[in-house]
Amino acid sequence: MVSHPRTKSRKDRIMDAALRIFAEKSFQEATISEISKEAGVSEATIYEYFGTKEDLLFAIPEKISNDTAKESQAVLPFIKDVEGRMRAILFSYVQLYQNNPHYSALVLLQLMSSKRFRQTAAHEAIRRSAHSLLEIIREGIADGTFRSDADAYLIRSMLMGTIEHLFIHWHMQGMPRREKSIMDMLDPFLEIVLNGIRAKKEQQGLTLHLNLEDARALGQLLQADPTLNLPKSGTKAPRMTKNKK
Amino acid sequence: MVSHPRTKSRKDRIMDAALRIFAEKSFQEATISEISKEAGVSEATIYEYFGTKEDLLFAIPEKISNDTAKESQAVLPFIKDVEGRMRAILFSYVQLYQNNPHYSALVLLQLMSSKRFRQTAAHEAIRRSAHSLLEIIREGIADGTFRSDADAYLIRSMLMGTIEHLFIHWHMQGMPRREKSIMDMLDPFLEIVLNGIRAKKEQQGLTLHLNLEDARALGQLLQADPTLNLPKSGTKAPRMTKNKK
Amino acid sequence: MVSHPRTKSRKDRIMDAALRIFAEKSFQEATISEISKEAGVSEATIYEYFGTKEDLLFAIPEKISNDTAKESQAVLPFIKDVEGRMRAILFSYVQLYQNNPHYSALVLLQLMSSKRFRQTAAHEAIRRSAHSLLEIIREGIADGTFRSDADAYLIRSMLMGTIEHLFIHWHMQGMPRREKSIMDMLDPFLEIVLNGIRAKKEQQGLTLHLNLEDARALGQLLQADPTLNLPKSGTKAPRMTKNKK
Amino acid sequence: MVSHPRTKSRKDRIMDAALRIFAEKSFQEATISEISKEAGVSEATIYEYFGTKEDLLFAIPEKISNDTAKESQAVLPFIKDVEGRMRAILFSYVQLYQNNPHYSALVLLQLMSSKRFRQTAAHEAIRRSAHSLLEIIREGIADGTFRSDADAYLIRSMLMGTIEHLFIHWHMQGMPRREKSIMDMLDPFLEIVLNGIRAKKEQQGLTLHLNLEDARALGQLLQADPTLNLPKSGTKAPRMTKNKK
DNA sequence: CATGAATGAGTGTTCATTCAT
DNA sequence: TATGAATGAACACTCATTCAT
Repeated sequence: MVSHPRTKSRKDRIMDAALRIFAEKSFQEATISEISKEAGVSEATIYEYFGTKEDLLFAIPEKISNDTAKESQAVLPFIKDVEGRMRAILFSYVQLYQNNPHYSALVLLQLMSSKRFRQTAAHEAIRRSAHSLLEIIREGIADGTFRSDADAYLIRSMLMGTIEHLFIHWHMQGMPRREKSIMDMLDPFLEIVLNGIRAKKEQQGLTLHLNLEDARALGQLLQADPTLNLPKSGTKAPRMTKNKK
Repeated sequence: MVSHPRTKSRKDRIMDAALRIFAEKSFQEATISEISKEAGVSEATIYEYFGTKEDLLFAIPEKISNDTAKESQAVLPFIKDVEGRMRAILFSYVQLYQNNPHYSALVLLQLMSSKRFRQTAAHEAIRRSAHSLLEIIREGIADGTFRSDADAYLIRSMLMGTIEHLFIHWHMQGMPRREKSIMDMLDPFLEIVLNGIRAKKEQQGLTLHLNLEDARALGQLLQADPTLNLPKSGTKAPRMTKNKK
Repeated sequence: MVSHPRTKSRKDRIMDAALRIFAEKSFQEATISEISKEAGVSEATIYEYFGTKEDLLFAIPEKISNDTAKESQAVLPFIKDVEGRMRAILFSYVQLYQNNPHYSALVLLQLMSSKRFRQTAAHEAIRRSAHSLLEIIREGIADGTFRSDADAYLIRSMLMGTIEHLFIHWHMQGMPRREKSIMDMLDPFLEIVLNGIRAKKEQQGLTLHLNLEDARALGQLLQADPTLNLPKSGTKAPRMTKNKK
Repeated sequence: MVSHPRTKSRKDRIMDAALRIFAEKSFQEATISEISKEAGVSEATIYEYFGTKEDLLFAIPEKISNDTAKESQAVLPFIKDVEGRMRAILFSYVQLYQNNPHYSALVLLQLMSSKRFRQTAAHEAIRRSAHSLLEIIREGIADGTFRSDADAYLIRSMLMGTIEHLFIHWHMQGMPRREKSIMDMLDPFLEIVLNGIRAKKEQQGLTLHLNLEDARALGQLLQADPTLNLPKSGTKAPRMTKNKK
């Protein structure tokens, strides 16, 4: 009925079919019978490769996340700064979820909240990458990139939770095409979080906010006394900003 | 078999039992038979009150969210500032989820990702409160509390997604008692988000970041010239902060 | 929901509703709940009057056939000739079935083929009238109205079976309005049967079938001899008929 | 429990069992469980072959009437005269019903009065043969075999209705062995009907019914005049009959 | 390897019927 | 009498899973 590329192995054809059907219906509502038809094999053949319907279910994310997590971890060593590495991890999440809607539907809508899945090798990969994200955040706190009172676990929850929420929402609305994709939101999103947790480390001393009049007065004062030095702006963000009206 | 308070109506007893069992197992794995035993009624009685197993499922959040959403909306008019209102909504979420672990497990782990639930009256209440949160954020952007380039939808997703993620995580780990409850994380969490999106509008003029030495020098200078006025601190946040280390 | 005349007793209201619903759906598909709603009483009330769903079912034809059979039997003594009495019985059947479509649907489509119904007082009345029809036929055979080799049981089966078949057919086609009602078919039908079984007893003597030519010749002959008497026509059917063609 | 010939296919075994049980109890009272036991297969196997209990029900007459109707139609072309063809059709009905009591019980007592059955392919075959009977009767009317004022629909109803009634009655009485089987009644039955509807077409002219006295007188008269010709008797029935006193 | 054929085990749902009030 | 409320007892149907070929 469906002409799957004969180039793919039976096993892959089964997993492809299963992914699609599990994602579109749900694990419980999907039937082996339907998957077998879609994959063009007999039901019994499915049991040749996967002992159990649940085994089939878990085999899918195991394969995908193994494939993906590896490459995502691979690039990390090439990125020095904490924020860049955080972004790299989130980027790979978003990319994976966006490019494989069936997969993200399956993982986010069904597996994520399954206790049994959390004991799975498949979930191990996910946990690993989540853990490395946590470590990076901790590193950022330790090295002063982020405020020392920041809660690394909370921050990771913000990062992961937001992205998951965006995808869940997107799926629940039928994956509408939007002018702004979730990937497009990644940087604005990250900017907010980072902005909220960055240490203002250069500000050892006093921060003065002067209204225009005062500023002008101070300016005259300083011109009169050149021995007074203005602070140098920090690296991360301009420390002296001309605010709009 | 189970000694439920005879003070509760049959209907309530059924819903209580169902909530517990649906939450602990899952809708699909729960059986009417088990619920009926737990509630101390016959199976047929359940069908007297709820036409369908699914009707029973959806009746639970409908009741709870009707009860709760109302009161959460009720306090909003009493809170003037945008950030306070945002906090109030999130507070009520966290409170509800934390006080009713069965309910939050049910909603977050099963219903949230059910297409059919999203068409339910029960979900309508949830959507309404989510919408009011979105409106408040927009208001904050419009009135200059938040940066004008902020994406209200993204911000709401951050707020909801993070909280949901925290609770999901908590449930998936077996609801461990922690020294820091999720409620305890609310304010730090909010502070990060708000910190990340607040407009720095009060700083019309110039912001100076002085190191300690400079500050000391400036202090002497100003003492020497009392005509120079220091800016008054803004309303929203202390404008002059002694930075640690 | 339905405003039944309050003049009718509860019991009658229940039986009316039951007749309609049993006839339209079927005994098995009808529910006490639906009947109770239709009758405007509670389900429990039905059980006050009728111990069982089946009791209710059988109570309906019992009442109707008691009412009807009585009057049908009542007229028989007034009719002397066998054929007239046969017609009277069939007439009352057709009349009953035609005027009470719900009743005929119930009896013919459901009860007639129910073993349990055949042990019922309700069926007793039907059997009685069927028996009296059989007796009349036998009488007709005995008194020479019908051929002595006629099978009374077969003849009754023809009479009853045909009428039942006509009504069953009519019901199965949704009781269409036809230009010729079943009642209209009664006499033609009876004529065929009677025609098929009548003894030609009145024809003591000789029956002559003359062709036109012969007849003309005979006519002339008879005119010439007025002493020859033509036979008087019988009562039941014209004994001398001008055949077409 | 039951030793069914292992030579029959599972499907046939199921249908055999179902026929017996449906006929003996009734569709509604029969259970799949009982049928499965009787057939020596699991319940699930029944659903392999028949999607539904009702599908199983309708599959039975479909098979039987397909098998039978075909052969009954096959002989018709070999029979020239209308009455013979009518007899052939009725003969095959009676034969089928008599040889397959379970089948006739099922069809006559349950299916015939089921609206859903009438929309079935199974019923189509029955309708077809009923229609061909109707056509033959019409033919008989058209070709002058039967009286031109005969109502073909009524006649068919007599034929079918009588046979059905005889069988229904027979079933309702527990299928007693009688010295006269229904098949034995077929010809007497047909003779009555045909007798009732045959055209007396040879009687072009005048029919005289003479009493004995007249006949004697006429006899003398005719003897006196040998030029007067008596009509020749027709083919179908003796036209001059000595009537029993 | 692949599968056709068979089934065990399980469950939501329906309703006639009961009975305390 | 009348009924609201409760339920016991059934049953059709589904599927994951097995296994001989």
